[in-house]
Order: sequence, then structure tokens, then C-alpha cells
Amino acid sequence: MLDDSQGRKRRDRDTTQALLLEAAERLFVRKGFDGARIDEVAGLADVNKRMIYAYFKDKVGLWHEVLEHCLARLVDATRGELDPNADAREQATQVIRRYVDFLAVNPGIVRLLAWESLNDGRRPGPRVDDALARGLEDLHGILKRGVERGTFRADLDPQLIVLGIVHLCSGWFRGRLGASLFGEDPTRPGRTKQFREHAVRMILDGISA
Amino acid sequence: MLDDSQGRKRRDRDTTQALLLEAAERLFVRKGFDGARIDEVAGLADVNKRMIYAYFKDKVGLWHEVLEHCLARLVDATRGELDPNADAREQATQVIRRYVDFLAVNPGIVRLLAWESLNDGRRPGPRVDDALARGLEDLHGILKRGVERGTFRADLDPQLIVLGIVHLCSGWFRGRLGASLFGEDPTRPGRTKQFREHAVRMILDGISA
Amino acid sequence: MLDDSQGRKRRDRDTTQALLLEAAERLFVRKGFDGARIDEVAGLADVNKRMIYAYFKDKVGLWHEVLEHCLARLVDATRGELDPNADAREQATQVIRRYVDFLAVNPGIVRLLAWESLNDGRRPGPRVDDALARGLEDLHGILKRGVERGTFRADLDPQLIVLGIVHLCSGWFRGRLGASLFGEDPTRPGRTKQFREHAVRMILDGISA
Amino acid sequence: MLDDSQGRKRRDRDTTQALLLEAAERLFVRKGFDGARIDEVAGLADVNKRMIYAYFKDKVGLWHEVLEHCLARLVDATRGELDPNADAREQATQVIRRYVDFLAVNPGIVRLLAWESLNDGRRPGPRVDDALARGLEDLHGILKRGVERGTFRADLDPQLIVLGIVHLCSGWFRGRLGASLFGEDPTRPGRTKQFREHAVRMILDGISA
DNA sequence: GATGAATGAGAATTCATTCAT
DNA sequence: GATGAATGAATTCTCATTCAT
Repeated sequence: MLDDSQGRKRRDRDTTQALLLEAAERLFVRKGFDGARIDEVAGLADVNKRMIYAYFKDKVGLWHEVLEHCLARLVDATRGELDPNADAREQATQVIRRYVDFLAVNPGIVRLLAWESLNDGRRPGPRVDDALARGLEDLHGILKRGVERGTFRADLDPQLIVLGIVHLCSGWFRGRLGASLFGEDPTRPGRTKQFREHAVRMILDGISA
Repeated sequence: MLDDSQGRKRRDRDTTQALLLEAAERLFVRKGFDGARIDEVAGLADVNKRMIYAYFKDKVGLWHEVLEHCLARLVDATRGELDPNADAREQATQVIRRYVDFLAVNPGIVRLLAWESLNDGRRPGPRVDDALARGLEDLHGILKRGVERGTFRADLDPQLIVLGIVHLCSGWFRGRLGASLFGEDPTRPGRTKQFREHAVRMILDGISA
Repeated sequence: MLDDSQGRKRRDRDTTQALLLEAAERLFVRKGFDGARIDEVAGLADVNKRMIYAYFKDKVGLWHEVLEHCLARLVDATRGELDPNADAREQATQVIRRYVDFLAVNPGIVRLLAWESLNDGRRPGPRVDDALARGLEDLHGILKRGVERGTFRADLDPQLIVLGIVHLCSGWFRGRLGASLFGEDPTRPGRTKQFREHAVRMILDGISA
Repeated sequence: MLDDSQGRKRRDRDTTQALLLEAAERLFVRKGFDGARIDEVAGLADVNKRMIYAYFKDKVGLWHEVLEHCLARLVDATRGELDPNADAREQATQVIRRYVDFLAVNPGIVRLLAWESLNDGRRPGPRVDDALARGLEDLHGILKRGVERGTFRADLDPQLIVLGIVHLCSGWFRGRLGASLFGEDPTRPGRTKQFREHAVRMILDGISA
């Protein structure tokens, strides 16, 4: 960060990479791959454009690196200790809440994954689905066991449920749509809690009285 | 389609516009606004590029036109007669089924709306949310009445439910993610029916036994 | 060539292509592929840079097109009527003279082929060797018949001779080296004639008395 | 080669320079000045790029150094004892054989000189022609004396002959062209001997029977 | 209405070179 | 002597858009 007298910055590899990734994430989240500009990334990071190519090979490499970072965070956040004494219903609740809470704090990731999923096929790289599957395999296990033990409906396809939860939450935090339908920001603190509990009950109990 | 002596194609206004819109929709659906290329659209439509500017002003105008067409179809498809003798639960089922069936046949629209929603804010134009709200206001009414009459849980926020349904279905038909998690194409005929009934029961009854 | 009031030039495809090829040839001849600059080509041709990509796809495409043009001219020039009554020695003399004369007027081609031959392997495109072989197959035939009939040494490999002639002439007209060894320009009119006769006798009779 | 505690390589000035020159020669030979990349040179030599600037000032300096090395080897190889009892014809044969043999083992030099000659004018530095003149002045002397004593044709211009020999051999060992015309590699061992004798007789006796 | 050549601004990528340690 | 990050000026290539016919 310190500039010397000639405006040349002295940094180490890691700092520069981190600055670039941070800037890239912000812009990719906002505009997607095609909409983001390399110059803008470099400018936002206040790093010489050339470094992007030195560290990430090209724009696609940068995208992949950003994606990987986000997926790692997602997987990290969604996996975690579960109360072993709790029953399937309670455990499912825990996982859903954790997932919602993570997304509420990281709405950018939702958008990034949405861009990536729309673009899937072009730019093959880290697999979003693999990461999601890994992140939510706990939930998958809970559902499976719950179905077997009769806690959940016998006709459920656990994967279908997992997918449903992912879509429900992703949609919610992708934002704008809800924002305008309700005239408010879904990521606003209080609203998140409300949505979280709604999601839990919706998934567990449906809407019927 | 007949060429005149100078190798020019003779078409009327409507044909040319339709060809362009069709091509544009296909490409916008596939690559989004930033990823699609004007030249590609003209090429795919086999129409002179210049016509795009003549008819739609510019790329943004073309996008808006495509979007409007899709929204109109969406609204048309989701509105429709409901069995007035059916109870709220049955009516909700009908609407959800109709919505799912429409999306199953028009997965492109889902993608287009997803691109648009990710890009929201830039390129102000036809409001997706308005269209959705209009299209699903029947469902909204049904839910509201159902809550009032005790058919549905008393603590429900009807708009939250509508939004949930939209997200659930959009996610499903956006495609790739489900495709790879299940190793199959969610838009494949048989699968659609399965998903439709799953969605109905999931929303109405949740997952608990 | 006529500019309208806004500086936009109206030309047809062929004119523009020709202007670009001419400029490109000049610069490629002078600086080779890696040394030449696209901007410089466009500038020299006074044509918008974009047109190069429209007509030739990219820099490599432009190089290939230039090369092909030159090879075509070379082949054209080296093939031609031969006096059927002349003996092998006279016919060979004719062909060599014709070849030398062509190169003397087109020293650029010699340089272009030299660049290409140094770069061979990268940028696969029109084959210089094929073109040369085609252009000089008359000479090859003359040599073969001459050997068979005893006009030329029995131990000659006609292809080796053809190649030798090519190299001798190419070297001469590539220029600079001779220029500095002799302190004069080998392409200077009078000098060409001298070299031509030297080459003929050198090849036919060698240096021994 | 041993790394010190900070992962730095300890080498002396000469080793590093030699590594760089070797790598540079290889790449310049392959791709010419404009096609070679400083990074590639440093990478191939496994030496820090900065050293190139420390030792050779810049890319041009490196080129000149490489060129000078090659020219020195060329001069060294082409000069040498001649049998004083042999006649001009035999001495010429000796020199030509020696020259061919040297080039056969050092085809890279031929290419380097070709690049340099094509680029002549830009990058003034060591004079190829001077070196060649020095290297082949023996041959020049032999030819001159041979002409005076009647061993060679009286109308010969010795310099023209020297130049012809240079071109003939350079062309041959520049490679690709002969390679493809004959479908084989001209630098292959057996082929070299064949070419050598061909060259000798061609120059001395021409092709006539 | 239709055509296709032309355009300029801009985007990604590359390269030789230098700085601080 | 050695290192590797940093730099800015080029360089190739792209894109939406407009003009003259």
C-alpha cells in the first residue's frame, strides 16, 4: 500500500492477489463475467492490470479463482457440527438456518453462482454443483434418514428437496425481485430472520393449515 | 424471402421484426445481454444488421422488446380461468401446475428473467416484477382467501409464498444445476410431471410426515 | 479514395482489400511477421484497422493472404513458353534468366519467402515449397531430360540443382549481404544483368577453366 | 547451482552469462529477434530475467552478443591451415568442405545470420558481412590466384563466387525448404556428405557434361 | 426496406524494462 | 549477484453503431 516516491507500490504476491480477487469478486458479482471489465478490476484494486495476467493468466482464470474462493467459503459455512441428539426435523432446521444466515451475510455469492449457472457450459471450471452437493450433503443425509425413520414423508426424493431449498434461498437473496415485489430489501437484518423462519416452516410444513 | 434482382430480400416489416426477435431471444437467453452479439443476432436471423437499429433503435431496445414479448407470454399463460367451485387448496394446485407447465415448455423465459434480474438497475425497462405480480395475482388472491378462511396456515405472508413458488420453479428450470446434481435434464418430459407434483405437495404440505 | 464530408471513405470490398494487401506486403517484406504492426498496415493503407479483421480474420490470415498473392505471382512468372527447338542447355539458360529477371523486379518476394522459410512450422498456411516446386517444374524437367540425354553430368540430382538455383538467386536478391560485401546494391539495373549471366555460367559450367 | 538459504542461486558471472547466451541463441535462432521473448530466454536459462539487463543492457544487447559469439565461431571454423602444396582447385575444395561441415554442425548459425540479414539496417551491430569476409578471405585469395594462374575461368569475379558459395550453403542449411522439397531433413548425417560433394563439384564444374 | 462497407472507442492481452530488497 | 513484483506503453482484436447507395 505504501507508495514510494515514484508511485510504485511495494507489495507481496499474496497482498496483490488478495486485492485483485476482492475487486474482481465485487465486480463479477455486480456485472457478471461479460459485463465486468479487466481495467475496472485493476482500477478498483489499485493494482497494475498486468498483474492480473501474471497471477491468473486471463479473465477466465480470474473468474475461476473468484468462483473457487466463493465456493470454498460456501462449503465451509454450510458444513458444521450438528446436534447429534436432535431429531431429523430439528437437524434439518439447523442446517437450513445456517444456510440462510450464511447467504444473508454473503449475498454476493448468490449472485455469482447465479451468473455462473446461467453461463454454465461456457468456461468450464470449478463445478458449482459439486461444491453445493458437498456443502449440503449433511442436509441430504438428514433428509434421507428422516424419510427412512418416518419423520418425513415417505414419497420424498431427498435430492429434490435439497435442490428446492437451494433454489428458494438463492432466489430470495438474489434480491431485486423480492425487493420490488415487497418494496424493500430482503437482505435487511430483520427481514432475514423473518425469511429464515418462513423458509424453515415452509419447507417442513408447507402452507396448509 | 424472394430476392430481387439486386440480391435483396423482400420482406415486410413484420416478418423481419419477427425473425430478429426470434434470433435475439434465442441468443439473449443463451448468453445474456452482455454475452450476446448484435452480429450474431443478425446472422442467425439472416437479416441485415442495420435493420436492428431501424426497428429497435439499439441493442438495449432489442433486449427490451424481447423481454416484453416474453413477459407478455408469461402473463398470458399464468392467468386463466379457475374452477370457481374448487376450494383454495385445489385452486392453488391448479395455478401452480399451470405455472410449472408453462415454464417447462418455455425454459428460455426463465433464463431471460434470470439475466434480467441479475442485471436489474442497469437498463431500466419493462418491469419483470410487475409482470410477475400481474401474472400471479390470482395465486396471491387464492392464498389470501385461503388464509382468511383457515385453509392455509394463519401466519402466512401470501406474497412470501408467491415469491417462494416463483423461485422454486425458476431455479428448477434454469436448468444446469439440477441437471448435474441429478445427472439428468430437468426439462425432460417425464421429469417435469414429477417435479410438478413434487412442487405442489412441497408447497402445500411441506416435507414432514 | 474520395472522402465524403465527414471523412468516411467509400470504397468497395476489392479496393479496400487490395489497399490492405499492398500495405501489408510492403511491411511484411520489410519487417517480417513479428516485426510488422497491424496499426502500421492500416495506417499505410489508409484504411480502418477493423477492416483487416473483417477481411482477413487476423494478422496470421493477412500474412497468409499476402504470401499466397506473392506465391501466385512467382509461379506465374516462372512458368512460360520454352523454345521447343532449343537443347537442354539453352532451355535451362532461358529458365534461369527468366527466374533471375523476375526476382530482380520483385525483390520483396524473396524477402517474404525468406521470412516465411525461417518461420516455417509456426503459422501453417500456403506451402512455399509447393509453389516453388510448381514454378520450377519446367526447369526440373529440363534438367532431367538433359541428364538422360547426356547434356548434363550423369551424376546430377535434378532436384538438388533446382534447389541450388533457388538458393543462389534468393541469396543474391535478399540483398544486404551482397550489398555490403561489394559496397553496392545488387538490385541495381546493370548489376542484375551481370549477375544473371554469372549465374547461368556458374551453374552450367562451374568455375573451372 | 547450489541455492543459498534464501533460495537464491549462487553462480558466478561467467556461468550465468553462458546460460543466458545459450538460451538466447537457441530462441533467437528459432524465432528471430522479434519473435523471441525475454521471459522465455530467462526461463529457458533458469536465470532471473533481471540478469539479462545487468549483463547485456537490453534485448538488443543480448542479440548482438549472441550474434558476435556465432560470428566468432564461424570465422574460427572457416579459417584454418591449407595445404600449401595443393593447387587452387584442391584448396578451394578444402575450404568449401570445411565450410559445409561447419554449417552442418551449426545450422543454428545459418538461421541466425539469415534473421540478421533480413533485419539489416535496424539494430546496427556486429557486421555479418565483415565476419564472413574475414572468414572466407582465404577462399577469396585462392580464387583470385586461381584465376590469375588459369586454373579458373578468366572471367570470374572472385567475390561473386564467394557470395554464391555462401548463399548456396546457407540456403541448404536454412533447412525447411529443402526438407520439404525432398521430403527429408538436409541436416541428416549422410545427406550432408552428399550435399558437400555436390556443392564442391557444382561450384567447380557446373552441371554440364 | 435493404445492403454491406466503414468507423472509433474500447477491451483483452503482451512485452521489454525497472525498482526495492 | 540475485530475486520477483511491478509498470506503462504497445499491440492485437472486438463491438455497437452509422453512412452512402
